Amino acid sequence: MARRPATSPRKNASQERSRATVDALLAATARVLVRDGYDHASTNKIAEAAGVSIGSLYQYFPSKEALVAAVIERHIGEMMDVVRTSLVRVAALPLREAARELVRVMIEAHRIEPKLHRVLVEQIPRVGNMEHVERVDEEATALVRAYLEARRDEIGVEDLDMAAFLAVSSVEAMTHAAVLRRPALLSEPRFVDEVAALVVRYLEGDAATSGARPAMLAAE
Amino acid sequence: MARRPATSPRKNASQERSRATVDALLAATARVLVRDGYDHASTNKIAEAAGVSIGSLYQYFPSKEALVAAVIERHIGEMMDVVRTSLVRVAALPLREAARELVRVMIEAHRIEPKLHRVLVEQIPRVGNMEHVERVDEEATALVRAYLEARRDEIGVEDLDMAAFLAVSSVEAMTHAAVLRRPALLSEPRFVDEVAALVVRYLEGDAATSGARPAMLAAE
Amino acid sequence: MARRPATSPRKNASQERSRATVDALLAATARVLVRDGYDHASTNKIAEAAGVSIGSLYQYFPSKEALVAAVIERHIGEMMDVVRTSLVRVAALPLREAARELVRVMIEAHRIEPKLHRVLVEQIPRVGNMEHVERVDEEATALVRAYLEARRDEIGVEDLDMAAFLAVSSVEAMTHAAVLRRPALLSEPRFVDEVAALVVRYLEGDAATSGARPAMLAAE
Amino acid sequence: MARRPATSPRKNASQERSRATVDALLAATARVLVRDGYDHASTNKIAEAAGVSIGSLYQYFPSKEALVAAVIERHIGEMMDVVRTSLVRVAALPLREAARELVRVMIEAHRIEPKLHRVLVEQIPRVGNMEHVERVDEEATALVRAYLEARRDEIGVEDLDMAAFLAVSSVEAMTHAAVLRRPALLSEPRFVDEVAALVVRYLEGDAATSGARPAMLAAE
DNA sequence: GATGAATGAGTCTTCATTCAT
DNA sequence: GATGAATGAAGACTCATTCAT
Repeated sequence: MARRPATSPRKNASQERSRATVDALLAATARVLVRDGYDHASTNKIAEAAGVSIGSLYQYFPSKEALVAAVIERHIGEMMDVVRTSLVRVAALPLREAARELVRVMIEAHRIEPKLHRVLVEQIPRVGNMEHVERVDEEATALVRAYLEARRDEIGVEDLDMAAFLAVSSVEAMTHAAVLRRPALLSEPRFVDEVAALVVRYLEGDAATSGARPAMLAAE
Repeated sequence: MARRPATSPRKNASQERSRATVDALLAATARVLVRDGYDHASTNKIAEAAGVSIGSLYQYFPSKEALVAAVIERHIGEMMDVVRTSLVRVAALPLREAARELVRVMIEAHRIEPKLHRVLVEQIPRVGNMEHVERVDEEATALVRAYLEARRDEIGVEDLDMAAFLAVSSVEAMTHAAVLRRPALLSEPRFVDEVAALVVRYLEGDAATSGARPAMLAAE
Repeated sequence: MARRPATSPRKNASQERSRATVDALLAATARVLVRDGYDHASTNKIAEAAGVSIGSLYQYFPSKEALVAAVIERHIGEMMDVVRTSLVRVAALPLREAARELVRVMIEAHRIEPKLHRVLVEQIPRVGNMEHVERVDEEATALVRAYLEARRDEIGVEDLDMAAFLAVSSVEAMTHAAVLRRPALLSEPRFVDEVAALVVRYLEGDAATSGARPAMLAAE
Repeated sequence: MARRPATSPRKNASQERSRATVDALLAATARVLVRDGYDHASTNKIAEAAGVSIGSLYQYFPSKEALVAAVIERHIGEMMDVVRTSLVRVAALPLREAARELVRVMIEAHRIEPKLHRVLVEQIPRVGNMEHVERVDEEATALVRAYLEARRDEIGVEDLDMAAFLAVSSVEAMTHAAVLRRPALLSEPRFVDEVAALVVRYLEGDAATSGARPAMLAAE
């Protein structure tokens, strides 16, 4: 047990060195991706930007794709953390408040390295596991669906799968569209209000626009 | 004008030949893009697929980008034609019917060469001028805004810019999400119903979720 | 028929240009192979030695291996021509004369670019189709077998397959060994005599050393 | 000497450990060479296969070549041991029996790690000093020549250098050809018979094919 | 002596583009 | 205008070897 306490730090030193190299590479990849775009982000440039030799890059990442995939994974992880945390926090709130919070968080999540986010969203399909982003959407959809189920009585849409899918898609998309086309909107509270209103009205439903539920139920 | 009637056809022949070459190139580009993806679609391959020499390709298109840009332009043009035509046709209809029609058309528009569409959407950002697509969205937004203005009294949202922006973004996005994540939905009429419902409920507004308009007006 | 006589030369010019490039590449490959050995013969070096761009090299040969394979093919073709021609010429001669001639030709065949030959023999296993050289041996074996069959009555070995195999292998090997270890021998007529003697004695056979044939037959 | 009896085992332990590391490296090299071929056998792979760090590998072998050379040396040593032992054992036997035994041993020698043998034979020229192999042949030739000299009266070939050279070359080559082209033959006793017959007939000589000796002598 | 992270020269290969014919 | 051979910059990736710990 007490036999080799001295080697442990040495091992750690080594591990830390590796860790530092990997971190430098991921950071450099993100930077180069933002600066040059995927197509012009060569492994040599990335290695140089990381202050690391090209050989070291390949010691840790078997290909350019793997490198980008790792950056994506990390970025998505960060976004999902934000979303997951928020959805948990929101679970007990009534629809209207929950919706506002969700939209707010969605926008907030898009504030994490927005330039990197944009590049990744645009280039992701090319990286083998293009399901990355879709996976986020699917997970978010599942979480929302669970929430809707718990609040079944407040929901005026019959098909909860559909409801969750459309809610997530549209919030995601409106946020995205705002990021791309109306960046100014992101800082206006009105924007949150409107997007939340859109979702809430849809989810609450009403007898007139949704033929899915019998009138008497919708009217109750 | 009457001077060389014999050359005119020849000139036409030449013009037609050029036109044919250009068409062949665009078609070949689309085909290769779908088959090989943007990264593996080389100009040499495209020229070969078009049955045209690489030299001729560069006679008509100064660069690979120009070629892809032309394909994008054409594809977007086709989609916009569909959308524009539909919005005109819809102009006189009441909100609920107009919305249904618009959604239907949006989905239909995504049925034009869906594989090419997907590749283009994925790669457009890399070709540089993705303003093309944004232009489409902006034009669509403007058209919708005009419609909303004409039907001002049916609309429960204060800010028509916002209303048009969110309506277009969300319909566009839900369609898109369905194309990517739930292709099966595209054939289900329910899908059109739901998306239309989402938009209509938002645009009609209601006293409870939108503080912008007095309750009685919203209820009318 | 007489329609486009003018284009023919142009096409030829183009074809000849290609042909010249290919020839230059093959010659350069042989030269570099001899000078640097397979491992240090890079495609860039070869292209440079051929006075051709690296791009052109890959226009005609999809890989380094293909290039080397072509050189091998060509070299083997030349050797086989010599051998085949000789074997045909020899077909009508009695064993002893035929053997002498065959040995002489074998040695002669090894005088075609001997340095290249050495490199190729040594490196060939690495080039996908390593059967190249073996194919030569197999063809030679088949030709010799046919000869032996025709001269069945002069042959004292029961199994003609075995006889042909051993005859070809040993002549080939002795020649090869001489090339590598006793180059001086190649110019001595004695060498031809001895090698021929070795083969002849074996093929003629004798009652004492070969148990394969009954004594009376061997004695006839 | 008696001073530190305790360190002696430690030193031995150290020496043994070195020895073990070297052995592990040689064994790993052989294994990787067989598994991956020379080109894909990297020093890193070998170190890993040996369960040794790459640093340690370079402690014992200054270069990849040195490593492979050591493997060759060892393999050739093993083969030579077999051959040497056999030739000694055979020294007192008459030609026919000696020849059979020699051929048998030659084939047996090729059964020592045949896959490694093949890789080495193919790659040795590239490792630079192929003198190793030539040395083997030269030593074998010298031993055979000594034998022939001792049995001068049984030999019908004038030039013993030539006789030894051709005998060794051809037996070596036929064995080799069989390994490469007719592996099945190696297990057939007939093969040994025939190869031995070939050598014996040559060495015994005869009046008709070798003008060197008078007919009556050859006939005795 | 051992370790293994780091190095970087050098390899093969692709592809947009040019230009002589 | 058409052709297609030629170009070469640039990219991804390997691996023998070094050296700080």
